[in-house]
Parts: sequence; structure tokens; C-alpha cells
Amino acid sequence: MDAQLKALAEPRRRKILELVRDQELPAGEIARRFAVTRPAISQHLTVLREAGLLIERREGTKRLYRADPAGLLGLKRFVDRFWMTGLERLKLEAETEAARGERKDQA
Amino acid sequence: MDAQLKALAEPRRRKILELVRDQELPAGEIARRFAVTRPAISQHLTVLREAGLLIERREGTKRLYRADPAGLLGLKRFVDRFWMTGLERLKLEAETEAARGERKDQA
DNA sequence: GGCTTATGTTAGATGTCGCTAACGTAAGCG
DNA sequence: CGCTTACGTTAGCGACATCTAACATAAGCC
Repeated sequence: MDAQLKALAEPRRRKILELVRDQELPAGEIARRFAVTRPAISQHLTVLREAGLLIERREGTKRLYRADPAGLLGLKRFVDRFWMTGLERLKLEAETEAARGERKDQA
Repeated sequence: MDAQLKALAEPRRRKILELVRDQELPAGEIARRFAVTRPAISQHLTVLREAGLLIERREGTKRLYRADPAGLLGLKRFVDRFWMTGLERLKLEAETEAARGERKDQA
């Protein structure tokens, strides 16, 4: 979850993520919509991808990107935990603990 | 929401926030639980407070801190938006727009 | 193989972050 | 007022992040 929050802490990366939330776009098309150089966007895409927030799909020379909602799962749990108290939170923690055996990492 | 994400991107600040999620604690007591100097914690507390994630209450020379769940509202909306599609998202955006007039800032 | 298109990677400059050490402030007590 | 306790604030340093410019890779076309 650390990588995900660090990735989202950058405003431009949030914009990129929102841009590919509903549509799949090539890197160049994404870069074209911002006022920075293409390499800068490429680096942002790398950060987002390594944080598990982006899905990359290659097609010829193009690389198409799309947001991966599953990547925000850990963050969602963290945030949701602040709207709960007592028993409700205990219940969630039990479920999280139970699901831990099924996942490799990505805490 | 930018300040909130930047604040949460630091692991130690998340630990602090979880520490005062259910209980109200004085700054010194919080600092005592970490392996860094007191000023460092004080700075973290300032960042969290300015991000609207902490509530400060003074009592004599002591300053008591407690997590403010409302501070995570913007982030919660952002995250939730990635689990929705189409009409459901449109509905939320309409509600957000309607509520905008009632709040001062804290986007 | 050459040329173009699409993209990633690296080097280096600048900015920002988190830490410690030293100093400042403010409340309570005698 | 002087002393103590509890915190915040500032200066300065080392580490890391973001940007641009230049170079590298890889697919498709002729």
C-alpha cells in the first residue's frame, strides 16, 4: 500500500489514472494531453504500473494502459477502516486475515 | 485531497494516524512510541493536522490529538469512484456537485 | 537492410522531504 | 519571578523525486 499511496501523492499521476479509468489509451496519447515531455509521462506510467495501479497491454509498437481498480483495494480498506468502530472493524480484520493466505504480496 | 495523500504517503504518519484513530493521545506519548526524536513527530503531527486528518485539543500544556475521519472523505470518494461505472458514477458526481455549495474548501 | 513511429531508459540539474540539534514559547507550580 | 514540563519551530544536511535532453530499443513498412 506504500507504493500505491506514493504513486497517488503526485497530482499528475492521479490525472493520468483518471484518464485511463474508463478507456484504454496508448502512452503517446496520454503524454499528448499534458504540458510535460513524453519521458516524464513515461516515468509516471512506470511508477503507476509498479504500484499495481495500471494494466499494460502491448499491441505492435504501442503500449496501451488502463487503470486497475484492484490495485486500490488495500487503500480502500485503509480508508474504510476510519468509518468503522468496534465490532464492525473486528469483523473486517478477521476477513482480511483469512484472505491473507490467498494473496502473494500487495499489502 | 493533495495534502491528504501526501500526508498518508509517509509510513510513519499512517502509523501515527492509526494510533490515534480510537484514542486521544498527547504529542509526547505519541513520540514515545517511535524510534525518532520528538521534533520529528511534531512535524509529522503538523503535516497531518494541516491536511485535516487530525483534530487538536489543548489542555494545559498538553496537546491531545485524535484522528478526524472526515478528513479522509475526499480520498474515500476518489477511491470509491474506481469501483463504479456508468450510471452509478454519474449519480455520485451529481451528489458531489450538489454538496459543493455547502462546504468551504477541503477538496 | 534503412526509415519511421512509438516508447522506454539514463544522466544530470533542481526541488522537496524527513531527520537531528539547538532554540523559542507557553502553562503550571513554588 | 524562576523552574520545570510539554511542545512547536528553525537551520542545515543527506536522501529521494521530478523534470528535460540525449540515447536506446522494438515493431512495421518499403
